[in-house]
Amino acid sequence: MNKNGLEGKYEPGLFEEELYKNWENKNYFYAGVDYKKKPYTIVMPPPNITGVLHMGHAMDNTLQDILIRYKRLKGYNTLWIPGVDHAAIATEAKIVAKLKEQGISKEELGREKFLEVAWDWKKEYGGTMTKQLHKVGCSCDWSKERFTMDEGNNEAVKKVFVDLYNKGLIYKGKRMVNWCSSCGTAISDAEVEFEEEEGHLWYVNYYSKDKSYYVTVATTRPETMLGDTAVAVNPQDERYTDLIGKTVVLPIMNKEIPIIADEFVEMEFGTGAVKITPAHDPNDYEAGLKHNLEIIHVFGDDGKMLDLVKEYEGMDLLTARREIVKKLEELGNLVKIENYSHNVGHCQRCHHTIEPKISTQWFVKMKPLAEPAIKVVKEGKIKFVPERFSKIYYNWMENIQDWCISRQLWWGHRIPVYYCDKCNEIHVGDKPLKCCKCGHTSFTQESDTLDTWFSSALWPFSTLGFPKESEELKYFYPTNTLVTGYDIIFFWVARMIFSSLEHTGKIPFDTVYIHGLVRDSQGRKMSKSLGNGIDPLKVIEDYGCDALRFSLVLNTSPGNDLRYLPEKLESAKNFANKVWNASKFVLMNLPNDEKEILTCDYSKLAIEDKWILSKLNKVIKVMEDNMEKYELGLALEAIYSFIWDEFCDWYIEMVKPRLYSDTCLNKKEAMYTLNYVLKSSLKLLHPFMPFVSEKIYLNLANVKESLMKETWPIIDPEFNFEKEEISVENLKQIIVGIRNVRSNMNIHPTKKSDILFVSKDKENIIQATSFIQKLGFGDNIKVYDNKKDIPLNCVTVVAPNMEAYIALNDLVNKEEELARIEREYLKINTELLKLEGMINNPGFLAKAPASKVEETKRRVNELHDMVTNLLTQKESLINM
RNA sequence: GGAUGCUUAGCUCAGUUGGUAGAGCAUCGCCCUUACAAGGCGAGGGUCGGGGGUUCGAGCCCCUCAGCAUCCACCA
Repeated sequence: MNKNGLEGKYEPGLFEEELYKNWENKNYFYAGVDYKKKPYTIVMPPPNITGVLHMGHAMDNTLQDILIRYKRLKGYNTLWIPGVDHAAIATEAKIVAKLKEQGISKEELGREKFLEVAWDWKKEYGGTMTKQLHKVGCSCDWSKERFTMDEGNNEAVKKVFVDLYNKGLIYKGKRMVNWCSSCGTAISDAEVEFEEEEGHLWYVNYYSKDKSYYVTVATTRPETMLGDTAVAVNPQDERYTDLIGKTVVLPIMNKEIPIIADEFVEMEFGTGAVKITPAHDPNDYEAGLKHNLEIIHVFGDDGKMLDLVKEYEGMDLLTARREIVKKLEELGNLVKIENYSHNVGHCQRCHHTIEPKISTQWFVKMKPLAEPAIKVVKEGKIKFVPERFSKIYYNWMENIQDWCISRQLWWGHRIPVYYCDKCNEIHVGDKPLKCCKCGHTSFTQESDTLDTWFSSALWPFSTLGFPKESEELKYFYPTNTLVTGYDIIFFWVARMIFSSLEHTGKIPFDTVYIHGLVRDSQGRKMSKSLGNGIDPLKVIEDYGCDALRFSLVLNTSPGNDLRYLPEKLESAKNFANKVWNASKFVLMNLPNDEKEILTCDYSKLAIEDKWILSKLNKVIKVMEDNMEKYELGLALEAIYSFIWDEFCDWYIEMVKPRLYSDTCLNKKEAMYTLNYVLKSSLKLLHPFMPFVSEKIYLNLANVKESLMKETWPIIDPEFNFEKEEISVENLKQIIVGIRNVRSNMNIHPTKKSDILFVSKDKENIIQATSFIQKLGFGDNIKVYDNKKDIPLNCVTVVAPNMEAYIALNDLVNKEEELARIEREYLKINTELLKLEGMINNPGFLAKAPASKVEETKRRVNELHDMVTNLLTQKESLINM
């Protein structure tokens, strides 16, 4: 490889894979326990391997990778705990569907065989999927295979389950749960998504036995009426006072049910009378318990009608609804149908309608777990970034219901509970040898598995070895940062917090960094059904991983959603290209042996060198400050603008004359500075654009080791050159002014002109002659002490503490120049007037901080001089 | 019903102790200048959603109104 220069054009996709493999081979991603260094640990969200790789993964991985690379450069011993999760419900559904294609049901296959199939599938599909994650910028160590569902995590899950059970925090009971008949399992409250749906409100008359009175009930689910065991009214409702305690006949079923009074009934809604179906509605269930009503199931676990009425048996609910409405109409009970839109719950995984259903399930008592989890956030032991997300967390935690953790699935951690085959006694934990109650020796394990989030909640410590007291657990736990989208706070973040506190007595991490969601170009959530999802791998193919990462961070703020726009990728790629080309230029102009320019004579540094070195110090500071605050967008903006606007657009152009000159006395200092600034910039950029920065870095002379092994650039106090910085900024302003004038006057770049300065900053301007000539299209550069030596027919450009006169003799059009000066004058004078207003304001002088007053006064003087110069020039032009 | 966020240039968005409004893209000129046309140089474009208030000073703090978005809860 040619060590002295980058070959060819920048083309993403050609070198990323190789670099990644190199990092992996050298084991850069795994820190291991190193007591000498401070640890930094990040926990990665489970990537839901059953779906395709999506933008959410790209987002999570990018932000985590940026943080961890930054910390590595900062000298931390970093560990990234990867998430290989199982997405139990979706995985099972997928396997079942695959089996169905082959004409096999999972029951036919049997549990053991089913799990084998699932494992094979997971290894193949999930394995390839997770390995792709590095392409979206995931520099974590996938080789540590500790994180599989059944193996590594199993001991932890068992231990936790047993502990919770022994503390009385896990119980088995009959309760109203969210039932997904498509998945055939109960799901937790958090897994239900409500959507507004157009439906109907059916009004049905329930008559008394002798038809002397009736009540009209309104319902959105008429099919559940078969299981009605009462009608409820509000005790305050005068319309029904007389009827309370009487009975009506349930149509179709022809059985008498009581009219009861309960406060929960809203008089204003519908008719003020509600049918009570305790088996299939949470409120009705409560009412049923209170009033001792019978619980009658209308449909079964498969979502099909039971045999309450023979002709409806086995029907799905919607068909049954139609039939029952028809029947009610025939019987003359149906009064009217109204259109009505209401929220209907859907299964988060399969999107099937959720039916509330009474069922026996396992639950975790949440109140005792939630309290300490709220406390650690309130006390600031765990910090949400941005802070506002802690409110969402409190809101959920404070109103939390018991957590239904059992799932009627096979793919998952099987609940570690054994029932004695003889007396049905419950044994929690390992399979016992002998029943503690009756002495019997055969047992059946609970068939339910655990909610996928039950094991995910243990991630931060189970992956580090818990329940064993491993070295890693001792060193890396509690972890530091969790990065995830706000959509996952309830499912995972909250549950990790209370689980960690309960089982380890420690917080799982100290910072939860929440990011927004990536939306499509129209601001819609990316979803399968809309078909607007973007495949990050495709994006990487087109623009490169660096560009993808860049576009996910630049101009974004923590916690806010961002849009996927191809233009962003385009400009990100252009930036990578810019860095590439600038580096190519620098390498072309540096000696083959870096040792020649590793040091230089600081006293010979030119002002432009001092300027860029001083600017570099400032960028490092800005980046550090923002990285520490998780303001990645602002940090990236700083290095982006430094590289492109300062280094490429100005510094490189400024030093070109010195590099091309054979007689330049401080050429070495230019090379030193170029090399130093480029190297530092690559380090600063590396967390955000790891591939292009590494590729360039490895091409630098004398570089043998990866950027990943480098250290973050230091802020060198020797490079703080305040005065030179100001001088160069002023010169830049003059040069921009000159370009502006020339652009207005349509002067071709090949035409040069003399530039005459009037300034006290003589020494610096003389020093800068070479770049003023180049960038300002200058011929002779002269500096005068006062204006009297300046010819009249010059164009004026003003900056603080310096004014420049461009000798464009024949080209100057008096009228146009006057107009230009007027425009310039107006611009500067507007600011001047405003600032003068400030310093003439007694309130400002009295109350504003002294430094602010001082600064304003200084600026007023500068502007005043500039305005005066412009006016003088105007005068002389008029008199010309 | 409860909560949170958003409203800034044509578009997408930054703007962090309150101190002269920023970027990218788009637009309009000029330039193939030996790193880069995926570029360079220059320019135009904003009463920071409306209305009050606090302050010497408000895009930023407070109140209020409007529109949009999201989350939680309820909905017979």
